[in-house]
Amino acid sequence: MEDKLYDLADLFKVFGDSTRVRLLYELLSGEKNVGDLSDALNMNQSAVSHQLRLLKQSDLVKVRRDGKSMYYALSDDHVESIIKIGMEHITEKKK
Amino acid sequence: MEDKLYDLADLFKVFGDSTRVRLLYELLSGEKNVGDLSDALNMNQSAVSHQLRLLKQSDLVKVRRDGKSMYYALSDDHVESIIKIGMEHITEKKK
DNA sequence: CTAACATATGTTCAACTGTTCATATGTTCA
DNA sequence: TGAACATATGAACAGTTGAACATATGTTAG
Repeated sequence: MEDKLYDLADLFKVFGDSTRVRLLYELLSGEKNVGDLSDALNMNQSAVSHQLRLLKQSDLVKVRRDGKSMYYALSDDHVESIIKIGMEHITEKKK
Repeated sequence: MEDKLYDLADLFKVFGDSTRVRLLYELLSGEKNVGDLSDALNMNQSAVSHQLRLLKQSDLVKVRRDGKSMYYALSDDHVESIIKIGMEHITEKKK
């Protein structure tokens, strides 16, 4: 169990960065390629690509190639659940 | 919405550290004072106290004083939900 | 084959973070 | 009141991290 708690912290570390959270949020509305995501976040391609790699390593997103482009998508619905509960916490906090 | 995503990242940042996750996990079984928590994690009192403060600032825990001791407890059940879903993700990942 | 495009990777550096040590604050009891 | 205890706070230092820049890899069209 102790071990799992370390893995858990590592997972949340991935959610604990605004760039990555914004990427995940963008992907909630469906798969997008790197260029689309760079534009959406108004960040350079390299920064986005680096962060997507971390999301991939944590199995939060999956990728497929289509021609020259790489399309990223959420890999399962845990992402949506986690974001949703997090949002609830933030909202209730403000009351 | 954009704003909320930054707050969300800040929330997950708090979960993204093994010391804090272990503290939250300890508190799942009920309120505990700082000494108990220091012993449980085998960390010095100061380190634990510093981390508890961050948990408090994010409204993840609440405190009450009883004599010389401060008893910490989870402030709501979002913590349990978030940990649970995170665990699911980790577990499924290993398949 | 090669030019143009899309994305990934390696490196560097400033900014941030967690722990430790020292000390301060607050509480109880004699 | 003051000693002993429990916890909080401040400062400093090492380790980590995200962004930027340069460059490499992979793909398509001509």
